[in-house]
Amino acid sequence: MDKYDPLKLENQLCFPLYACAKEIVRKYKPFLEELDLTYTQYITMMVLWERKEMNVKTLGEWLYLDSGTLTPVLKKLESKGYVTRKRQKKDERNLCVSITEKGEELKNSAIEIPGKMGACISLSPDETKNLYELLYKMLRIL
Amino acid sequence: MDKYDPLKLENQLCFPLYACAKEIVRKYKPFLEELDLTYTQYITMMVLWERKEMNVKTLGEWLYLDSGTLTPVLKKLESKGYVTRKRQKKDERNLCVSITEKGEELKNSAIEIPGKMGACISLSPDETKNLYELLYKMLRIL
DNA sequence: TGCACTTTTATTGTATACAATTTAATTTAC
DNA sequence: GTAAATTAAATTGTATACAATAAAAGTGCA
Repeated sequence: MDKYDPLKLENQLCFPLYACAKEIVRKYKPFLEELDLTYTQYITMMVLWERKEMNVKTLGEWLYLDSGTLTPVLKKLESKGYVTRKRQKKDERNLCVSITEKGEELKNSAIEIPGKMGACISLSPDETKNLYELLYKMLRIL
Repeated sequence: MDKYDPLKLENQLCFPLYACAKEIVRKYKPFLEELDLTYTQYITMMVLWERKEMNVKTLGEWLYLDSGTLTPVLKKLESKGYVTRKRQKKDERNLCVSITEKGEELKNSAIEIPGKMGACISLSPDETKNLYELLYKMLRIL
């Protein structure tokens, strides 16, 4: 009868995406625990390792997160001494998040994480590239 | 200098996966709101539309969720009248979750969602198949 | 039988996520 | 030049997620 039922979990594209994302974040956990970072804190630091300084709105655009999520994450990172939070002189509405010296140093401890994670995922380079491009294509559409 | 920095967000496979999953769930939201379901409630119902009855542990294995997440979701679905929760006679440790008549009827309202979502995602059939298979390959590894 | 061990679910505590609202600062319209 | 509109961040409320623990039920073996 219903040989193909669109409402079966296994016929959904969304579900493996959702499950995969969760499982990968879970895989990161032991590596990130060594740095006392959560995944959200980690990707926030990744942006700051690259850009040094950014307001909350732009950070949110990079990370696909809003201020409701970022505000507590940034306060946490500030309390750990990895970032500073200051209102911009030119426009006090903007909160400028800057990486500290201690935040920069954290990068040295994080540098091995991508390699370790790559070993966990173990897709071929072609498959990885393929997946990467499909995901970014989808992100552009969404 | 650092032409290729593994700690750049854009060089990570994990990040587009994480972002894509979130954005897709967000895309579902307006469709699911019409049914007064959250995404987690929706995928739970999808399993029950297919299997009618399942204990929490097996449900968790299908959905990659644990009892800490499922218990409140199932209580909510029970309060809406879509499922019942009963201890199994044979082994009282197991909680048997069963779909109700009202739960079955909900499927008629949900039937159009996958098509609407497919229109939002708009990858080609080949790309969709490709992505689907890469994600399931990865899930098997993880 | 009885007691250690395992299994299943529920609870607790922490950290996201995000919609909706609020607050404060800035810009636009007129 | 000021009121209205817009913008950025923070706050509030709801719903996940998940680790760790607790509680209850079942199993196995001396």
